Amino acid sequence: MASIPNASRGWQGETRAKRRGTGRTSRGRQTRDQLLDAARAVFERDGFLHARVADICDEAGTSHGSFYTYFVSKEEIFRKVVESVELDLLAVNAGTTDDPVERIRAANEHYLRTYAANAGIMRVIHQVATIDVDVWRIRFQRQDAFAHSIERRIRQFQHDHLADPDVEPAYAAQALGGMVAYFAELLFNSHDPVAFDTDKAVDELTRIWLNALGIRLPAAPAPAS
Amino acid sequence: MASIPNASRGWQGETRAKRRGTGRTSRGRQTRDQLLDAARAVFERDGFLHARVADICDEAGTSHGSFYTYFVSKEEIFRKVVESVELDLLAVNAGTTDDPVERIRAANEHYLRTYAANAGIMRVIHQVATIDVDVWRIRFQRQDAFAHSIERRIRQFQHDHLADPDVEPAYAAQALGGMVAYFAELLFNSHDPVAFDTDKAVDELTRIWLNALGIRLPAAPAPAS
Amino acid sequence: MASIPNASRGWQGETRAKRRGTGRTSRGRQTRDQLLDAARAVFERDGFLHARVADICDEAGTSHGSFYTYFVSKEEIFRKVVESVELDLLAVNAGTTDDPVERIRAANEHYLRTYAANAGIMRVIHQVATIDVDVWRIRFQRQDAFAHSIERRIRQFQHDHLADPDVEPAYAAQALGGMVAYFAELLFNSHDPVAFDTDKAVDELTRIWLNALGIRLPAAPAPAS
Amino acid sequence: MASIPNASRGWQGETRAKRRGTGRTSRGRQTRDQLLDAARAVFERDGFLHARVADICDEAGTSHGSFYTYFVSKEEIFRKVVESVELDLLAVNAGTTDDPVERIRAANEHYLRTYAANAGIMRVIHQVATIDVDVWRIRFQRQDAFAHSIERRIRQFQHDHLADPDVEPAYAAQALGGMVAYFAELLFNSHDPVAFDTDKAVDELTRIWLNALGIRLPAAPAPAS
DNA sequence: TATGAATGAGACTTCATTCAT
DNA sequence: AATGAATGAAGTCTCATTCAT
Repeated sequence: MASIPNASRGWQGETRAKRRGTGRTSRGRQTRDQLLDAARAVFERDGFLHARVADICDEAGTSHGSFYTYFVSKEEIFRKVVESVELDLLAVNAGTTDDPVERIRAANEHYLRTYAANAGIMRVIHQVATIDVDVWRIRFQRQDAFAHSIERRIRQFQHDHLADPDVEPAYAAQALGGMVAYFAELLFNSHDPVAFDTDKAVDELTRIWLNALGIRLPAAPAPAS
Repeated sequence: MASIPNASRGWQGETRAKRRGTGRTSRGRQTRDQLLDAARAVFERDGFLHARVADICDEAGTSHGSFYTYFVSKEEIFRKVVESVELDLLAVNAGTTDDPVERIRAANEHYLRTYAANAGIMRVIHQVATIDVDVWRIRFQRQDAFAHSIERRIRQFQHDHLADPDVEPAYAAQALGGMVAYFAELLFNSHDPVAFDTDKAVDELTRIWLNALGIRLPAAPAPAS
Repeated sequence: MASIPNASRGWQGETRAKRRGTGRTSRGRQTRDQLLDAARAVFERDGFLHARVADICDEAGTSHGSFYTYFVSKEEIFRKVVESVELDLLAVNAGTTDDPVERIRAANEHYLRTYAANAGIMRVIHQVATIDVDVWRIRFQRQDAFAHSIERRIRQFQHDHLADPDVEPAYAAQALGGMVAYFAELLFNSHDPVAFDTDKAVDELTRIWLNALGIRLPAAPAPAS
Repeated sequence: MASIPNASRGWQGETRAKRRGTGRTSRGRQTRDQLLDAARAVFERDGFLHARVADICDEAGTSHGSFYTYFVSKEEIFRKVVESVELDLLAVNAGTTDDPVERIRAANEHYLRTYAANAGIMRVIHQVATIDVDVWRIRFQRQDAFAHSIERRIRQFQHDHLADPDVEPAYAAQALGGMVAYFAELLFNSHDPVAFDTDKAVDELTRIWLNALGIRLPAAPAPAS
């Protein structure tokens, strides 16, 4: 009979000007880092709502008061945690090859693998995004950036006559990007076991992607199944 | 006129039932319905976390205590609200036509329109699903049901040699279903304005869907762009 | 982590004049009796504080509202239950014999057996006596009456030169009466198992009693052990 | 300045520790002690059931929330209060004399005087013992310890041929210990005036005790009446 | 900077009792 | 007399944040 806690006070828009310790001292830096690490661990373990500032401090081995030397609020530290994560979800470092198929495949795989590696915090980000507009925006902008990079690629493909020219790049990019994002959640943030395999998911997502864009390569070998 | 405060739990019987009004009387049924309606309104307005039981009661025009005649907790009434909504997101009663393209198109449109009509509560469901496993499961099962219906259709298409036989129906169904769900959120639950049009989204999603499945119809007129 | 409920409102001194159904109808009498029976059962099961009026009604098979047709409050019905019980704890019907030893023995045995037979409600009476002065007084007066009957007997024994004339009857009566009451609780209302046997307790209490009063009978056979 | 209400229980970690201040600082220790003192005063004044945590805090001069820094609940602080009291009810340190009669007398007097000095809290302990098994057990174990010390002494008397060998030490100890406990309640926790004098009660209890055990001292002067 | 105690608003929930039918 | 829904006062407990040392 789960019931749900209130975290409270101060959210979007702390206009307090208090200078917080930035960790200029090496000791300060260390404390701050410990708090960040602890926060991530606690958030992953308990979710944002149930995470208590006190728990974070305990986990970090600092006193409760110290927390506010470095962070304005629970929300703020959460954003800091978020900013330190997920940075590379879209790191389309697929630059290893020129083969379009391989690049798509690599991007998909990268997304899923990175998501898997960060599933714990991703789940919490997902949660807070439904609560806090700032975090929502972070998430949104990342997904949007992902979509934009896809969009550029689609245009390139169309320009190269590799992709169906009827496809609207902007819509398709969002749709396909969302599809991958959705699948990642399905695979790695389900409360119930799912019958999907990550490797196969990469293959299938890539196939759909190629089909969807109408990419017909000269020698497009079906992805290894 | 001294009064005796009470002791809860302990003594001998740890757990106590609690006869919740099932609305045997028409008056009871009415109150219950008022509470459900009020709850939905308050949840949409304030979100789950900020909604207070007291607000729901005020909105329903009942006394504070009446709430607990009918519901155990805010969580429970929320689940009841959820169960009364979204019932037809998947109502793929697109049976008006036999044309596969039209059916896909109809299903997508139905999904988006229904989502749009319920965007307020959908946003909250989305929120609570990240908090309450029961609600998550409701959501998940619905999306899964959606995917299963897609899966069946894909198999049919493949059987009829209309769709790419290499596509894995189970994966594709989840992916495409998720894509639509994602797009719905993008369109109707964004905090920032988005540059997408619902009608066009239906067209584009359908096109991607058709492409993805490799559906090549004899005389498939490209959806109006 | 037992915590403790508040029952509330109205206790000693309900000065309301509302005429309550006295059960003049035979149907009314029946309902009233059902409530009394149910109340005793619920009080024994849950204790006074945790017993809910609603539970009593459920147990009795009546509606919640009906309760107040017959009783003013939870407290009142409890007193009615008390009055219907324990009446014979002191029923010193030891008149079967003239042998003083046997009479004492019989009284002790009667007390313990009667207590045992009513241990459930006795425990609750005990509880409420610490809360409600009226109930405390009922209990006190009964114990006092018990003591007074003992006192009379002691005086008789002294008058007959059977008992130590130095013993103060009033003090001894309270002490010995309290001793028996205490032992009854020990035997029958312990939360933990105790290593005492009822029969042997009767013997030993009687022996102490006799010794205490210095009763030296011509042919005083030690009580069968 | 929106705030986020929280969700309790559920999510992943059902149970949460809660670092209760153990009073590491002297300031903390002081607050804790103030709360304990205040609690005792409030419990004595209002009884357990009517005592509110808020009252205790007011009495202690602390904020409402501070209470929970030190105690989990009203029940817990009550147990702590109990543990700090009554510690010497059984302190049969009557070792000033070797005279058995005097020792018994001293023990009885000690019990009554100590009870008298703590009658207020004893009454509440008595009350809570009928509600909370833990408190019942504390009480029970103390009385049991009292009885055991009596038992040992009885065995010693029997071994020294001072006491009736037919008396069962275990039963007699409980009976006599209970007798004293009962009398203490009668004297000091009656709602109505009682016609007993403490000094005389000591005398009479001692006499009964001696008689009961059949202690016949060489030159036992009857206690002053 | 660090510490850990103090603060206090505020939501939830219970259930005896009343009331309209 | 019976029914069962409605009422609402009241008390517990949480935890983010502040503060004194």
